Amino acid sequence: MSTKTITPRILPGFRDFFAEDIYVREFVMNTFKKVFEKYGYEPLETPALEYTDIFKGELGEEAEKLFYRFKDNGGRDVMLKYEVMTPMCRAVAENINKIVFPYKRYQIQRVWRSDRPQKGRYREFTQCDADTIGSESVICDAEFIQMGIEVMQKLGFDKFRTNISNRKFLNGIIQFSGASVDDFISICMSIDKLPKIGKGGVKKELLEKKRVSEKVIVEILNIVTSTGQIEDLISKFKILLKNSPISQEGLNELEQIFNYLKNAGVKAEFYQFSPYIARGLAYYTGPIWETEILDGNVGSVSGSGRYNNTIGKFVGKKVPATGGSFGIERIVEVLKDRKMFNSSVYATKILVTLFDASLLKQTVEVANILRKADVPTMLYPEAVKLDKQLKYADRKGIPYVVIVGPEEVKKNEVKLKNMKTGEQKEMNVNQIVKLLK
RNA sequence: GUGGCUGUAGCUUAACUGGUAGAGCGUCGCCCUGUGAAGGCGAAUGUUGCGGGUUCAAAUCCCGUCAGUCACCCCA
Repeated sequence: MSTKTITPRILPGFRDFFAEDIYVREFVMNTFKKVFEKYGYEPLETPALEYTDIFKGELGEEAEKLFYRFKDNGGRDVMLKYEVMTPMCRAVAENINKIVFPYKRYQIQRVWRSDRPQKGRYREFTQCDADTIGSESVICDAEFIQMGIEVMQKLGFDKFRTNISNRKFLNGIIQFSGASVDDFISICMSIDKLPKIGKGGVKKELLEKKRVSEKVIVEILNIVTSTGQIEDLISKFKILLKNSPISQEGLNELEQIFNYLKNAGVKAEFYQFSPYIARGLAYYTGPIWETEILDGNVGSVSGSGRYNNTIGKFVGKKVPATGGSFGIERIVEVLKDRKMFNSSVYATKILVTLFDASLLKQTVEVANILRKADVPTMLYPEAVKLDKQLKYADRKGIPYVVIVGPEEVKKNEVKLKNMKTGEQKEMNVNQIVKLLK
Protein backbone atom coordinates (compact mmCIF):
# COMPACT_ATOMS: atom_id res chain seq x y z
CA MET A 1 0.00 0.00 0.00
CA SER A 2 1.24 3.44 -0.85
CA THR A 3 1.81 5.88 1.99
CA LYS A 4 1.71 8.86 -0.32
CA THR A 5 -1.02 11.28 0.67
CA ILE A 6 -3.13 13.21 -1.77
CA THR A 7 -3.71 16.87 -0.99
CA PRO A 8 -7.47 17.23 -0.89
CA ARG A 9 -8.64 20.14 -2.96
CA ILE A 10 -11.88 21.00 -4.66
CA LEU A 11 -12.00 22.58 -8.09
CA PRO A 12 -12.55 26.34 -8.08
CA GLY A 13 -16.17 27.30 -8.52
CA PHE A 14 -17.36 23.86 -7.40
CA ARG A 15 -18.86 23.22 -3.98
CA ASP A 16 -19.46 20.50 -1.44
CA PHE A 17 -22.84 20.73 0.20
CA PHE A 18 -23.11 19.67 3.82
CA ALA A 19 -26.37 19.04 5.65
CA GLU A 20 -27.07 22.63 6.67
CA ASP A 21 -26.64 23.80 3.06
CA ILE A 22 -28.76 21.00 1.70
CA TYR A 23 -31.64 21.72 4.08
CA VAL A 24 -31.95 25.30 2.82
CA ARG A 25 -31.52 24.31 -0.80
CA GLU A 26 -34.13 21.59 -0.54
CA PHE A 27 -36.55 23.94 1.13
CA VAL A 28 -36.16 26.42 -1.72
CA MET A 29 -36.37 23.77 -4.46
CA ASN A 30 -39.37 22.07 -2.90
CA THR A 31 -41.16 25.39 -2.58
CA PHE A 32 -40.66 25.99 -6.29
CA LYS A 33 -41.69 22.45 -7.19
CA LYS A 34 -44.90 22.60 -5.20
CA VAL A 35 -45.97 25.92 -6.66
CA PHE A 36 -45.00 24.94 -10.21
CA GLU A 37 -47.05 21.76 -9.95
CA LYS A 38 -49.97 23.67 -8.53
CA TYR A 39 -50.02 25.73 -11.72
CA GLY A 40 -49.94 22.67 -13.96
CA TYR A 41 -46.23 22.48 -14.75
CA GLU A 42 -44.71 19.01 -14.92
CA PRO A 43 -41.08 18.06 -14.30
CA LEU A 44 -38.50 17.51 -17.01
CA GLU A 45 -34.89 16.38 -16.78
CA THR A 46 -32.30 16.41 -19.53
CA PRO A 47 -28.77 14.93 -19.55
CA ALA A 48 -25.65 16.59 -18.19
CA LEU A 49 -23.87 16.04 -21.49
CA GLU A 50 -25.09 17.22 -24.89
CA TYR A 51 -23.71 17.49 -28.39
CA THR A 52 -21.96 20.84 -28.66
CA ASP A 53 -23.83 21.85 -31.80
CA ILE A 54 -27.15 22.31 -30.00
CA PHE A 55 -25.66 25.18 -27.95
CA LYS A 56 -23.30 26.53 -30.56
CA GLY A 57 -24.52 29.59 -32.34
CA GLU A 58 -27.47 29.93 -29.98
CA LEU A 59 -25.88 31.90 -27.17
CA GLY A 60 -23.20 34.08 -28.70
CA GLU A 61 -19.42 34.10 -28.63
CA GLU A 62 -19.17 35.32 -25.04
CA ALA A 63 -21.04 32.27 -23.83
CA GLU A 64 -19.11 29.87 -26.01
CA LYS A 65 -15.87 30.78 -24.27
CA LEU A 66 -17.41 29.40 -21.08
CA PHE A 67 -18.40 25.99 -22.45
CA TYR A 68 -17.04 22.90 -20.70
CA ARG A 69 -16.37 21.28 -24.04
CA PHE A 70 -14.39 18.15 -24.91
CA LYS A 71 -14.24 15.06 -27.10
CA ASP A 72 -15.83 11.98 -25.54
CA ASN A 73 -14.33 8.49 -25.88
CA GLY A 74 -16.15 8.02 -29.16
CA GLY A 75 -14.66 11.22 -30.53
CA ARG A 76 -17.95 13.12 -30.30
CA ASP A 77 -17.82 16.88 -29.75
CA VAL A 78 -19.74 17.21 -26.48
CA MET A 79 -20.17 19.69 -23.62
CA LEU A 80 -21.67 19.93 -20.18
CA LYS A 81 -25.10 21.52 -20.13
CA TYR A 82 -24.52 25.27 -20.26
CA GLU A 83 -28.09 26.20 -19.47
CA VAL A 84 -31.42 24.49 -19.21
CA MET A 85 -33.51 26.08 -21.93
CA THR A 86 -31.65 24.97 -25.04
CA PRO A 87 -31.71 21.24 -24.11
CA MET A 88 -35.40 21.66 -23.34
CA CYS A 89 -35.96 22.99 -26.84
CA ARG A 90 -33.96 20.06 -28.20
CA ALA A 91 -35.99 17.56 -26.20
CA VAL A 92 -39.27 19.16 -27.26
CA ALA A 93 -38.21 19.16 -30.90
CA GLU A 94 -37.15 15.50 -30.74
CA ASN A 95 -40.45 14.50 -29.18
CA ILE A 96 -42.69 16.96 -30.95
CA ASN A 97 -45.22 14.30 -31.95
CA LYS A 98 -45.49 12.79 -28.46
CA ILE A 99 -45.88 15.99 -26.48
CA VAL A 100 -49.35 17.37 -25.83
CA PHE A 101 -49.45 21.14 -26.25
CA PRO A 102 -49.55 23.56 -24.54
CA TYR A 103 -46.69 21.85 -22.75
CA LYS A 104 -45.90 23.28 -19.35
CA ARG A 105 -42.72 22.01 -17.75
CA TYR A 106 -40.29 22.95 -15.04
CA GLN A 107 -36.68 21.95 -14.65
CA ILE A 108 -34.41 22.22 -11.62
CA GLN A 109 -31.01 20.96 -12.69
CA ARG A 110 -27.33 21.65 -12.45
CA VAL A 111 -25.51 23.43 -15.25
CA TRP A 112 -21.83 24.19 -15.81
CA ARG A 113 -20.00 27.26 -16.98
CA SER A 114 -16.24 27.71 -17.00
CA ASP A 115 -16.67 31.25 -15.69
CA ARG A 116 -14.31 33.00 -13.31
CA PRO A 117 -15.87 32.38 -9.89
CA GLN A 118 -16.81 35.31 -7.67
CA LYS A 119 -19.38 36.17 -5.05
CA GLY A 120 -22.57 34.27 -5.79
CA ARG A 121 -21.17 32.92 -9.04
CA TYR A 122 -20.04 29.34 -9.44
CA ARG A 123 -18.89 26.99 -12.18
CA GLU A 124 -21.48 24.44 -11.20
CA PHE A 125 -24.83 25.80 -10.18
CA THR A 126 -28.50 24.95 -10.19
CA GLN A 127 -30.90 26.48 -12.65
CA CYS A 128 -34.60 26.61 -12.00
CA ASP A 129 -36.76 27.21 -15.06
CA ALA A 130 -40.42 26.93 -15.93
CA ASP A 131 -41.96 27.48 -19.35
CA THR A 132 -45.15 27.07 -21.32
CA ILE A 133 -44.55 25.87 -24.85
CA GLY A 134 -47.05 25.98 -27.66
CA SER A 135 -49.35 28.85 -26.79
CA GLU A 136 -49.34 32.46 -27.96
CA SER A 137 -51.76 33.53 -25.24
CA VAL A 138 -50.51 36.19 -22.84
CA ILE A 139 -52.54 34.41 -20.18
CA CYS A 140 -49.50 32.13 -19.95
CA ASP A 141 -47.25 35.11 -19.31
CA ALA A 142 -49.62 36.60 -16.77
CA GLU A 143 -50.06 33.31 -14.97
CA PHE A 144 -46.30 32.87 -14.76
CA ILE A 145 -45.97 36.30 -13.17
CA GLN A 146 -48.66 35.42 -10.65
CA MET A 147 -46.87 32.15 -9.90
CA GLY A 148 -43.54 33.88 -9.42
CA ILE A 149 -45.08 36.26 -6.90
CA GLU A 150 -46.64 33.35 -5.03
CA VAL A 151 -43.30 31.56 -4.81
CA MET A 152 -41.58 34.64 -3.40
CA GLN A 153 -44.20 34.89 -0.68
CA LYS A 154 -43.97 31.19 0.12
CA LEU A 155 -40.22 31.58 0.50
CA GLY A 156 -40.85 34.25 3.10
CA PHE A 157 -40.19 37.46 1.19
CA ASP A 158 -42.46 40.46 1.61
CA LYS A 159 -40.47 43.28 0.03
CA PHE A 160 -40.12 42.42 -3.63
CA ARG A 161 -41.57 43.47 -6.95
CA THR A 162 -41.96 42.04 -10.42
CA ASN A 163 -41.06 44.65 -13.00
CA ILE A 164 -42.94 44.12 -16.23
CA SER A 165 -42.44 45.49 -19.72
CA ASN A 166 -42.61 44.35 -23.33
CA ARG A 167 -40.06 44.01 -26.12
CA LYS A 168 -42.60 45.05 -28.75
CA PHE A 169 -43.23 48.27 -26.87
CA LEU A 170 -39.47 48.93 -26.60
CA ASN A 171 -39.06 48.18 -30.27
CA GLY A 172 -41.58 50.91 -31.01
CA ILE A 173 -39.78 53.38 -28.76
CA ILE A 174 -36.53 52.77 -30.58
CA GLN A 175 -38.12 53.37 -33.95
CA PHE A 176 -39.96 56.40 -32.60
CA SER A 177 -36.77 57.95 -31.29
CA GLY A 178 -35.06 57.46 -34.62
CA ALA A 179 -32.62 54.63 -33.88
CA SER A 180 -32.04 51.76 -36.26
CA VAL A 181 -33.84 48.47 -35.61
CA ASP A 182 -30.50 46.72 -36.18
CA ASP A 183 -29.27 48.24 -32.93
CA PHE A 184 -32.31 47.03 -31.01
CA ILE A 185 -30.61 44.24 -29.03
CA SER A 186 -27.52 46.25 -28.14
CA ILE A 187 -29.72 49.16 -27.03
CA CYS A 188 -31.76 46.74 -24.91
CA MET A 189 -28.58 45.41 -23.31
CA SER A 190 -27.58 48.92 -22.31
CA ILE A 191 -31.01 49.95 -21.07
CA ASP A 192 -31.06 46.78 -19.01
CA LYS A 193 -28.14 48.13 -16.98
CA LEU A 194 -30.07 51.28 -16.01
CA PRO A 195 -30.75 50.32 -12.38
CA LYS A 196 -27.07 49.44 -11.99
CA ILE A 197 -25.20 52.22 -13.79
CA GLY A 198 -27.88 54.92 -13.97
CA LYS A 199 -28.94 57.21 -16.80
CA GLY A 200 -25.47 58.68 -17.17
CA GLY A 201 -23.88 55.27 -17.45
CA VAL A 202 -26.31 54.06 -20.08
CA LYS A 203 -25.86 57.24 -22.07
CA LYS A 204 -22.09 56.90 -21.93
CA GLU A 205 -22.19 53.27 -22.96
CA LEU A 206 -24.56 53.87 -25.86
CA LEU A 207 -22.49 56.80 -27.10
CA GLU A 208 -19.20 54.90 -26.87
CA LYS A 209 -20.15 51.56 -28.27
CA LYS A 210 -23.13 52.11 -30.50
CA ARG A 211 -24.04 54.20 -33.46
CA VAL A 212 -26.71 56.12 -31.65
CA SER A 213 -26.91 59.89 -31.46
CA GLU A 214 -27.14 61.72 -28.16
CA LYS A 215 -30.53 63.14 -29.10
CA VAL A 216 -31.92 59.65 -29.69
CA ILE A 217 -30.49 58.38 -26.42
CA VAL A 218 -32.04 61.19 -24.42
CA GLU A 219 -35.35 60.53 -26.11
CA ILE A 220 -35.23 56.79 -25.31
CA LEU A 221 -34.12 57.33 -21.72
CA ASN A 222 -36.89 59.86 -21.12
CA ILE A 223 -39.60 57.46 -22.21
CA VAL A 224 -38.11 54.48 -20.50
CA THR A 225 -37.71 56.16 -17.12
CA SER A 226 -41.32 57.39 -16.95
CA THR A 227 -43.10 56.40 -13.78
CA GLY A 228 -46.72 56.45 -12.71
CA GLN A 229 -49.88 54.41 -12.33
CA ILE A 230 -50.08 51.48 -14.72
CA GLU A 231 -53.26 52.73 -16.46
CA ASP A 232 -51.87 56.25 -16.85
CA LEU A 233 -48.57 55.02 -18.28
CA ILE A 234 -50.27 52.75 -20.77
CA SER A 235 -52.63 55.42 -22.06
CA LYS A 236 -49.81 57.96 -22.18
CA PHE A 237 -47.64 55.63 -24.25
CA LYS A 238 -50.54 54.63 -26.48
CA ILE A 239 -50.92 58.25 -27.50
CA LEU A 240 -47.19 58.95 -27.73
CA LEU A 241 -46.54 55.89 -29.90
CA LYS A 242 -49.79 55.99 -31.87
CA ASN A 243 -47.91 55.61 -35.17
CA SER A 244 -46.14 52.44 -34.11
CA PRO A 245 -48.32 49.34 -34.59
CA ILE A 246 -45.77 47.12 -32.87
CA SER A 247 -45.80 49.32 -29.76
CA GLN A 248 -49.58 49.30 -29.69
CA GLU A 249 -49.49 45.52 -29.83
CA GLY A 250 -47.04 45.39 -26.95
CA LEU A 251 -49.06 47.83 -24.90
CA ASN A 252 -52.22 45.83 -25.51
CA GLU A 253 -50.47 42.72 -24.27
CA LEU A 254 -49.34 44.56 -21.18
CA GLU A 255 -52.88 45.77 -20.59
CA GLN A 256 -54.15 42.19 -20.72
CA ILE A 257 -51.45 41.02 -18.33
CA PHE A 258 -52.20 43.76 -15.81
CA ASN A 259 -55.93 43.03 -16.06
CA TYR A 260 -55.26 39.38 -15.38
CA LEU A 261 -53.15 40.15 -12.32
CA LYS A 262 -55.78 42.51 -10.97
CA ASN A 263 -58.57 39.98 -11.50
CA ALA A 264 -56.48 37.22 -9.96
CA GLY A 265 -56.23 39.29 -6.80
CA VAL A 266 -52.46 39.67 -6.92
CA LYS A 267 -51.47 42.46 -4.55
CA ALA A 268 -50.58 45.61 -6.49
CA GLU A 269 -47.43 46.21 -4.40
CA PHE A 270 -45.84 43.12 -5.91
CA TYR A 271 -45.82 44.22 -9.54
CA GLN A 272 -45.32 47.29 -11.64
CA PHE A 273 -45.10 48.51 -15.21
CA SER A 274 -41.38 49.27 -15.50
CA PRO A 275 -40.62 50.49 -19.03
CA TYR A 276 -36.88 50.35 -18.34
CA ILE A 277 -36.89 46.55 -18.06
CA ALA A 278 -35.28 45.42 -21.31
CA ARG A 279 -33.48 42.09 -20.59
CA GLY A 280 -30.13 41.54 -22.25
CA LEU A 281 -30.88 38.30 -24.07
CA ALA A 282 -31.55 38.43 -27.77
CA TYR A 283 -34.36 35.93 -28.09
CA TYR A 284 -37.24 37.68 -26.29
CA THR A 285 -40.12 38.69 -28.53
CA GLY A 286 -42.90 40.01 -26.29
CA PRO A 287 -43.63 40.50 -22.60
CA ILE A 288 -40.55 40.48 -20.36
CA TRP A 289 -40.28 40.70 -16.58
CA GLU A 290 -37.89 40.45 -13.68
CA THR A 291 -38.47 39.98 -9.99
CA GLU A 292 -36.42 42.17 -7.72
CA ILE A 293 -35.87 42.03 -3.96
CA LEU A 294 -36.34 45.57 -2.74
CA ASP A 295 -34.69 45.55 0.67
CA GLY A 296 -30.99 45.04 0.99
CA ASN A 297 -28.66 45.08 -1.96
CA VAL A 298 -29.87 41.95 -3.70
CA GLY A 299 -31.39 43.07 -6.96
CA SER A 300 -32.96 40.74 -9.46
CA VAL A 301 -33.72 37.11 -8.57
CA SER A 302 -35.54 36.07 -11.70
CA GLY A 303 -35.67 36.90 -15.36
CA SER A 304 -38.36 35.83 -17.78
CA GLY A 305 -40.13 36.56 -21.00
CA ARG A 306 -41.74 35.32 -24.16
CA TYR A 307 -39.59 33.81 -26.89
CA ASN A 308 -41.72 32.83 -29.86
CA ASN A 309 -38.95 32.18 -32.36
CA THR A 310 -36.42 30.07 -30.48
CA ILE A 311 -37.83 26.54 -30.46
CA GLY A 312 -38.73 26.90 -34.12
CA LYS A 313 -35.03 26.69 -34.98
CA PHE A 314 -35.03 23.07 -33.85
CA VAL A 315 -38.40 22.14 -35.34
CA GLY A 316 -38.67 24.02 -38.58
CA LYS A 317 -41.99 25.63 -37.72
CA LYS A 318 -43.00 28.35 -35.29
CA VAL A 319 -43.44 27.14 -31.70
CA PRO A 320 -44.35 29.97 -29.34
CA ALA A 321 -43.10 29.81 -25.75
CA THR A 322 -42.92 31.84 -22.58
CA GLY A 323 -41.33 31.39 -19.20
CA GLY A 324 -38.16 32.03 -17.35
CA SER A 325 -35.57 31.36 -14.79
CA PHE A 326 -35.41 31.83 -11.03
CA GLY A 327 -32.05 32.57 -9.44
CA ILE A 328 -32.08 29.77 -6.90
CA GLU A 329 -28.44 30.24 -5.85
CA ARG A 330 -29.00 33.88 -5.01
CA ILE A 331 -32.26 33.16 -3.19
CA VAL A 332 -30.53 30.51 -1.07
CA GLU A 333 -27.78 32.99 -0.18
CA VAL A 334 -30.31 35.61 0.90
CA LEU A 335 -32.26 33.09 3.00
CA LYS A 336 -29.05 32.06 4.74
CA ASP A 337 -27.79 35.63 5.26
CA ARG A 338 -31.09 36.79 6.67
CA LYS A 339 -31.56 33.64 8.71
CA MET A 340 -34.97 33.19 7.09
CA PHE A 341 -34.52 29.45 7.31
CA ASN A 342 -33.28 27.56 10.35
CA SER A 343 -30.64 25.34 8.82
CA SER A 344 -29.36 24.01 12.14
CA VAL A 345 -32.32 21.66 12.38
CA TYR A 346 -30.88 18.19 12.44
CA ALA A 347 -33.25 15.55 11.18
CA THR A 348 -32.50 13.25 14.14
CA LYS A 349 -34.91 13.80 17.02
CA ILE A 350 -33.44 11.56 19.67
CA LEU A 351 -30.02 10.38 20.72
CA VAL A 352 -30.13 7.15 22.69
CA THR A 353 -27.03 7.09 24.84
CA LEU A 354 -25.15 3.88 25.44
CA PHE A 355 -24.63 4.02 29.19
CA ASP A 356 -22.70 0.82 29.53
CA ALA A 357 -21.78 -1.98 27.16
CA SER A 358 -23.58 -4.45 29.44
CA LEU A 359 -26.85 -2.62 28.79
CA LEU A 360 -26.51 -2.80 24.99
CA LYS A 361 -29.42 -5.23 24.63
CA GLN A 362 -31.88 -3.02 26.52
CA THR A 363 -30.54 0.13 24.82
CA VAL A 364 -30.99 -1.28 21.33
CA GLU A 365 -34.52 -2.32 22.28
CA VAL A 366 -35.34 1.26 23.21
CA ALA A 367 -33.92 2.57 19.95
CA ASN A 368 -35.91 -0.04 18.00
CA ILE A 369 -39.20 0.94 19.62
CA LEU A 370 -38.58 4.58 18.72
CA ARG A 371 -37.63 3.73 15.16
CA LYS A 372 -40.64 1.48 14.74
CA ALA A 373 -42.73 4.51 15.62
CA ASP A 374 -40.85 6.49 12.91
CA VAL A 375 -39.00 8.71 15.35
CA PRO A 376 -35.60 9.50 13.78
CA THR A 377 -33.26 8.04 16.36
CA MET A 378 -29.52 7.81 16.66
CA LEU A 379 -27.82 5.26 18.86
CA TYR A 380 -24.51 6.40 20.31
CA PRO A 381 -22.11 3.69 19.21
CA GLU A 382 -19.60 3.81 22.06
CA ALA A 383 -20.07 3.38 25.80
CA VAL A 384 -18.06 6.50 26.63
CA LYS A 385 -18.75 8.94 29.45
CA LEU A 386 -22.22 10.40 29.49
CA ASP A 387 -20.96 13.95 29.28
CA LYS A 388 -19.31 13.17 25.99
CA GLN A 389 -22.50 11.69 24.61
CA LEU A 390 -24.55 14.65 25.78
CA LYS A 391 -22.04 17.02 24.29
CA TYR A 392 -22.42 15.23 21.00
CA ALA A 393 -26.20 15.69 21.09
CA ASP A 394 -25.74 19.33 21.98
CA ARG A 395 -23.34 20.03 19.15
CA LYS A 396 -25.42 18.16 16.62
CA GLY A 397 -28.54 20.02 17.72
CA ILE A 398 -30.40 16.81 18.55
CA PRO A 399 -33.35 18.01 20.66
CA TYR A 400 -33.81 14.99 22.96
CA VAL A 401 -31.56 12.50 24.70
CA VAL A 402 -32.72 9.19 26.11
CA ILE A 403 -30.67 7.70 28.93
CA VAL A 404 -30.90 3.99 29.56
CA GLY A 405 -28.98 3.43 32.79
CA PRO A 406 -29.06 0.65 35.39
CA GLU A 407 -31.60 2.48 37.58
CA GLU A 408 -33.96 3.00 34.67
CA VAL A 409 -33.60 -0.54 33.43
CA LYS A 410 -34.56 -1.83 36.89
CA LYS A 411 -37.83 0.13 36.73
CA ASN A 412 -38.33 -0.75 33.08
CA GLU A 413 -38.21 2.95 32.24
CA VAL A 414 -35.90 5.41 30.52
CA LYS A 415 -34.93 9.01 31.16
CA LEU A 416 -35.89 11.62 28.57
CA LYS A 417 -33.89 14.81 28.59
CA ASN A 418 -34.93 17.90 26.70
CA MET A 419 -31.67 19.46 25.56
CA LYS A 420 -33.14 22.90 25.11
CA THR A 421 -34.72 23.30 28.55
CA GLY A 422 -32.51 20.83 30.40
CA GLU A 423 -35.60 19.17 31.93
CA GLN A 424 -35.58 15.42 32.33
CA LYS A 425 -38.20 12.89 33.28
CA GLU A 426 -38.36 9.17 33.80
CA MET A 427 -40.96 7.45 31.71
CA ASN A 428 -41.86 4.45 29.61
CA VAL A 429 -40.53 4.42 26.02
CA ASN A 430 -44.05 4.33 24.62
CA GLN A 431 -44.85 7.54 26.47
CA ILE A 432 -41.96 9.20 24.60
CA VAL A 433 -43.45 8.12 21.29
CA LYS A 434 -46.77 9.67 22.29
CA LEU A 435 -45.13 12.82 23.57
CA LEU A 436 -43.23 13.46 20.35
CA LYS A 437 -46.12 12.79 18.00
C1' G B 1 -10.45 37.00 -20.91
C1' U B 2 -8.88 41.99 -17.95
C1' G B 3 -7.70 44.38 -13.32
C1' G B 4 -7.39 45.21 -7.76
C1' C B 5 -6.54 43.06 -2.87
C1' U B 6 -4.91 39.06 0.41
C1' G B 7 -2.01 34.36 1.94
C1' U B 8 0.80 33.57 9.84
C1' A B 9 -1.98 27.02 14.26
C1' G B 10 -8.70 23.88 12.56
C1' C B 11 -11.04 29.26 12.66
C1' U B 12 -10.32 34.74 13.68
C1' U B 13 -5.98 37.16 13.98
C1' A B 14 -1.09 39.95 16.70
C1' A B 15 4.16 40.81 15.79
C1' C B 16 6.76 49.24 15.96
C1' U B 17 10.64 51.69 10.64
C1' G B 18 13.62 43.68 8.84
C1' G B 19 16.10 41.12 15.08
C1' U B 20 15.01 33.41 15.37
C1' A B 21 6.23 33.73 15.97
C1' G B 22 2.02 35.50 20.54
C1' A B 23 -3.37 35.59 21.64
C1' G B 24 -8.74 34.53 21.47
C1' C B 25 -12.14 30.79 19.87
C1' G B 26 -12.23 25.70 18.95
C1' U B 27 -9.98 20.70 20.06
C1' C B 28 -8.22 17.27 23.88
C1' G B 29 -7.49 16.10 29.25
C1' C B 30 -8.75 17.08 34.38
C1' C B 31 -11.92 19.50 38.37
C1' C B 32 -17.04 16.20 37.71
C1' U B 33 -16.32 7.62 38.97
C1' G B 34 -24.92 9.07 35.82
C1' U B 35 -25.61 14.74 32.61
C1' G B 36 -24.29 19.01 27.39
C1' A B 37 -24.63 24.52 26.49
C1' A B 38 -21.63 28.17 32.24
C1' G B 39 -16.87 28.37 35.21
C1' G B 40 -11.65 26.93 36.85
C1' C B 41 -6.87 24.47 35.72
C1' G B 42 -3.70 22.19 32.18
C1' A B 43 -2.03 20.25 27.22
C1' A B 44 -1.33 19.63 21.96
C1' U B 45 -1.08 22.16 17.31
C1' G B 46 3.01 26.72 12.98
C1' U B 47 9.50 24.53 7.65
C1' U B 48 4.49 32.36 8.59
C1' G B 49 1.17 29.13 0.76
C1' C B 50 5.53 27.49 -2.30
C1' G B 51 10.41 28.65 -4.85
C1' G B 52 14.30 31.99 -5.33
C1' G B 53 16.88 36.75 -4.21
C1' U B 54 18.77 40.94 -0.96
C1' U B 55 20.83 40.84 4.23
C1' C B 56 24.97 39.19 9.74
C1' A B 57 19.51 38.47 10.27
C1' A B 58 13.14 37.95 6.44
C1' A B 59 6.33 36.58 8.44
C1' U B 60 8.12 41.63 7.33
C1' C B 61 11.82 44.06 1.50
C1' C B 62 12.30 42.34 -4.05
C1' C B 63 11.13 38.74 -8.12
C1' G B 64 8.51 34.55 -9.60
C1' U B 65 4.75 31.00 -8.76
C1' C B 66 0.42 28.86 -6.74
C1' A B 67 -4.02 29.59 -4.09
C1' G B 68 -8.01 32.52 -2.32
C1' U B 69 -11.05 36.77 -2.86
C1' C B 70 -13.45 41.03 -5.06
C1' A B 71 -14.66 43.88 -9.35
C1' C B 72 -15.16 44.29 -14.81
C1' C B 73 -16.99 41.48 -19.18
C1' C B 74 -21.13 38.27 -19.10
C1' C B 75 -24.75 36.18 -16.41
C1' A B 76 -27.95 32.73 -12.49
